[in-house]
Amino acid sequence: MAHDLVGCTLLVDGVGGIIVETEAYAPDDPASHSYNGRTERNAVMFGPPGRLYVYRSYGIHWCANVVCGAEGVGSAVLLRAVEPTSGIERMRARRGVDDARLLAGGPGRLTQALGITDAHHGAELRRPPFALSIAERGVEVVTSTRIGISRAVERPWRYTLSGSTFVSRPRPRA
DNA sequence: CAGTGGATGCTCT
DNA sequence: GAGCATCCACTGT
Repeated sequence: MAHDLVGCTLLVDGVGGIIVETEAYAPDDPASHSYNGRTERNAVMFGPPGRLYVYRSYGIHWCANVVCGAEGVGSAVLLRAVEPTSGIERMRARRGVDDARLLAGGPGRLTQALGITDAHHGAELRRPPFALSIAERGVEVVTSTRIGISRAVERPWRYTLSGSTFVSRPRPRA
């Protein structure tokens, strides 16, 4: 799912663009919020797929995941970067910056640019205000290690659109 | 560029 | 009470 979401277009109330970076988080994955089982915070991860799991990061930002896998499994895909294509001025206003690469490059920036908050926690992506459209065929995806985690750092579960300058960090850190 | 540290809230031990 | 799936401003090259 993390691989296949790269190249898809995600809009929230008409604002968004092409998903260029994702990360996978699995049930047997020490870096995953679901690793230690179901809690109040992560319950949505264990629910039906296609919903949004939103959590607060470092006390400041919102991060958004697409719940995937069968109900009860507890896996999700973190949305890490979007290449802006629609509602760019709206994103600039929300973010307070001009540079398109800084509008939604990074999980915290992405939610701010698209207006995703805990109000969307548990929301179904197939219903308004969300619109998720399938990627064109032939999308080239690059795999690397995940960013900003301290456990299971070696798992190559970061997926980026090949050659994109809109990813949160152009080069994976060694 | 690369590296550092502060802001900040909440979850889980 | 530790530890974050982060971002920004600031420093020094």
